[in-house]
Amino acid sequence: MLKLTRKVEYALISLRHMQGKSTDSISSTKEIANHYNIPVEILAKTLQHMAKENIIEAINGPRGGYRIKAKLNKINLVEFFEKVEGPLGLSDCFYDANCMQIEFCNIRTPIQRINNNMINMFRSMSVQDITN
Amino acid sequence: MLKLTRKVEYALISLRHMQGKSTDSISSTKEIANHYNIPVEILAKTLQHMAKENIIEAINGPRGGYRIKAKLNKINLVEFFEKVEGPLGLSDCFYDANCMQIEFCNIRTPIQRINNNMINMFRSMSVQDITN
DNA sequence: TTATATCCGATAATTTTAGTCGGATATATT
DNA sequence: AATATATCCGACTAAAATTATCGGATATAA
Repeated sequence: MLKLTRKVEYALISLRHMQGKSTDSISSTKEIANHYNIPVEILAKTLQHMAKENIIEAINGPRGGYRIKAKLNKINLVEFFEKVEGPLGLSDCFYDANCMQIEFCNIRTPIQRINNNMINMFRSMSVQDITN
Repeated sequence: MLKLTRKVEYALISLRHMQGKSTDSISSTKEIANHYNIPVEILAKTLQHMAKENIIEAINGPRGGYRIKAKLNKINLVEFFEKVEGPLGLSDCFYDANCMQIEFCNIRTPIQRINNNMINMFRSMSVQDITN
């Protein structure tokens, strides 16, 4: 409950790794996977996904890899989590109403308050707050 | 990602339900399950669990059921979540170090900061903030 | 005595998350 | 041009977590 997924963790690890190097230097999937003991194939997916979201940039071919493209201090953690994992919320009913309880639910409003607190907390932090 | 479990939701729904009645009145599993469209058996488990944690009190036999035992304004949400679901944390590594990455992990400290923010946020709210 | 309720361990089903495989495309180097 | 190394990407499988079910026990009010 209330956990980050590995995908998000791998994404953050990769960004921090890239940020530790000079701006134009390139990191390959294999390099990152080996360094942090992450399965290559799944890391590849994650990096491709971030590339599609314009967080990083892919360079094809041998000696290729990825480098940071976006301003990480301009991406807050809600944006980041949603780009990597999809919609965020303590309960599904805040973005997808398919719930058997919803008609009688007596806690939706109070939980939504907490949800807002959580969202605001994550929104107040940027990706760079983690990768720096 | 970052969701409450149904168990926690069922627990909160039940508490709010009980709190809406006079202090000594008893709510049976079946009554709550029917009212909120929750599977009886799993709700039974959840209520039994809360009884064991002394949040509610079980009354056996026919016309039995449960009623609130603890002071809900004295239980903060971290305590409550941990009583119902076990240890809380954005990543397992904050309470169970069995992680392939831990030796090389470059984001553990920053994520722990966020984790603390989240924990503090939940600690600042009581169960009663939801059930009232 | 009976009916109705909690109690509780074992197990099954479902959903989500994590990881694998196969083969395509792009490009630097030789 | 050939080759090696990298990304790209859909389909698939596996594992783990969550959710739900089953069977039968115990407690007690009526």
